[in-house]
Amino acid sequence: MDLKAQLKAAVERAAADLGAPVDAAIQDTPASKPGDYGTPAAFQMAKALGQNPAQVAAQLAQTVQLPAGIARVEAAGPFLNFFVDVGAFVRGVVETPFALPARPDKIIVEHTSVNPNKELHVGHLRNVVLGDSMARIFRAAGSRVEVQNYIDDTGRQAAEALFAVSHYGRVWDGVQKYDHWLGEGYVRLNADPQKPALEEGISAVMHRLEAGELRSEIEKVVRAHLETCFRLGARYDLLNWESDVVGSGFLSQAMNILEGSRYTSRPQEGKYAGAFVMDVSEFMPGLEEPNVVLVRSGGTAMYAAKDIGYQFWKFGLFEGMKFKPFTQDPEGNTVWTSAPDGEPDLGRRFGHADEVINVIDSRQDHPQTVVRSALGVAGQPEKKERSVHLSYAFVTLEGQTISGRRGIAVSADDAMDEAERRALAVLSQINPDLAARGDAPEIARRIGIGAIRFAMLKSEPTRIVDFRWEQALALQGDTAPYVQYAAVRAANILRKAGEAGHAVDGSGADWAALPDVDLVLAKQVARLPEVVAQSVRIHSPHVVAQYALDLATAFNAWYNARDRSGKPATNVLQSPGGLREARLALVGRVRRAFEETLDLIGIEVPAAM
RNA sequence: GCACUCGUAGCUCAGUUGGAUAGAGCGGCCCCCUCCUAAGGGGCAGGCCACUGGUUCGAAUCCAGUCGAGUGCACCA
Repeated sequence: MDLKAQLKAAVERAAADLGAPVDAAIQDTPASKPGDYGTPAAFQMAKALGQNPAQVAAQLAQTVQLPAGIARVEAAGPFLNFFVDVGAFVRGVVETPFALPARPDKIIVEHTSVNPNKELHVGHLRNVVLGDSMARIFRAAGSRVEVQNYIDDTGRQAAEALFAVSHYGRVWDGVQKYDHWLGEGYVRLNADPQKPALEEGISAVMHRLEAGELRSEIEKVVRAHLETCFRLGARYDLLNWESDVVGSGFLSQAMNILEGSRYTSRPQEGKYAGAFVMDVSEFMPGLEEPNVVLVRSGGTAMYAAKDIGYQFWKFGLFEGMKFKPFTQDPEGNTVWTSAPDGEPDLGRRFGHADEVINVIDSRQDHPQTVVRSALGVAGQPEKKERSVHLSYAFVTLEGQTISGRRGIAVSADDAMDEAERRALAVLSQINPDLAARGDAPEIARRIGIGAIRFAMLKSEPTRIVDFRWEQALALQGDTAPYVQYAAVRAANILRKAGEAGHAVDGSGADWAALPDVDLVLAKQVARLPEVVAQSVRIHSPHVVAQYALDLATAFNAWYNARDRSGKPATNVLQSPGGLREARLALVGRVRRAFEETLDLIGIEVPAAM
């Protein structure tokens, strides 16, 4: 396929022949304009040629060689518009599966990385959904993808949560979800006026965590977190534990690398006397204070140094962690974990990325830039360029700032429960027969989870998301259920056609009988590969979500199209033979496009709605 | 103070590497189920694309400045 690339080449060849080579942009013509694809290339050429753009466009129209599938070309003032051959185009769309060529690079996507002290809340949902979708999109774009989840098992939050268990003598009943139970103690501790007096005890727990003595306790939380994330549709290849990152000596290896750089130093005097500092001014211009302390004068490392070591490892600058299987995801794939008693990674299975995407809250912009700059300091400019911080704004809850510490949050589990409940309620209200079916809960699950995922990624990551029940769980408008409904409609047409004995694979199709209404729909399907390419380029899944809406809108508009007398214009089953088969093949392709698109953002199509 | 992000319809947001008359959803008003699912479709109302200047044949988009909002700026983690 790739008609646009062919058009671009054709226009550029014609332009060069006229003596004015250009980089021609091929765009979809506005709906109200003639033609299917157009180019404003004549504007650029007009200047070089000293003629007016309309003249140039007219000349181009005369000379350009039309690629196969383009029926004719026409100059519309200064624009050059191409008209596709409807039958050939639709047939091409129908017969072209969505597949992008494999790329040789390996991408690491790190997401989730939730402190193991408490259950996930709706704010974490955004991180998981963004990261999981990004991984799916890069995979579809042909890259090898490894999803990592960082477990901060030596942090203060985890220590406080575990301390609260013993301090309050709490006992887990084995019924309540473990992360929720643990979180209750954490919140209680932070509301406790006695807390300042308990520092010693908390600190003792922190030391035990660092020694790895409480790992099995943390594992229980991690498993509970994974349960939540699996339910959302997220999948992981590897869990990296902070204690293992530290225990593998990444810190000193990274510092050794940085030691040799002309950007690092150990000042003898001044405010940094005795510390190991890095000057990042060349990589982060405009800073008031260009120096970043990596190792304190006392010899202990700053947190940033740990992050830098970990990032260096992801890019394969050194090795040393050991790994073993941790659990299985719902599809039965093994999720690995770093572990002191694991096996060395002789096959270089993990790490060694060409690009690293860290999905982290935009409040970490500054430290993330420091980590990225460290790659520049280490003399790795190309790795620095491919060190990506997928930065997203935080989530508020009905306009309120979320605080896990103070217990101001809605848990991810509760949000998913409620979403499924609402979906089922709507189902029983508008389609009682369906709600009585055995698979109704599964249908409600797909709708509810889909609605939440979609709400979390339909707009740009830089936007603050205000989680409101009515909006996040809405089932109409710009939502996943709107797209799912269109996909189900397409499936229904195919099912009925099958029952009536019509071919749905394009055999017997009279492609030339297709009118322009059908072309509009096929053109929308043809956009998917470029949408994926754009999503990869800008590192954001929101364009895929927006495309899903566009596709559903196009399909619904086509489905409801009327002729001048107000009669349905595209009823497939009542179309004359030949046209009917062509339309069925198109509907089949659209149906697949829905599944392909929604799969990129981790949303499943229900069997019925 | 410095840095980063953002400012598009009443509200929430899209808007491809600058290109043709700036688009959706929600909310408001009005229509459409003797037609493959109305969780749908059509129509109306609603815009100095924050402001000013610049670059360009052409700016919501690029540059500079101003105003406004958010976030971050420890030898903390």
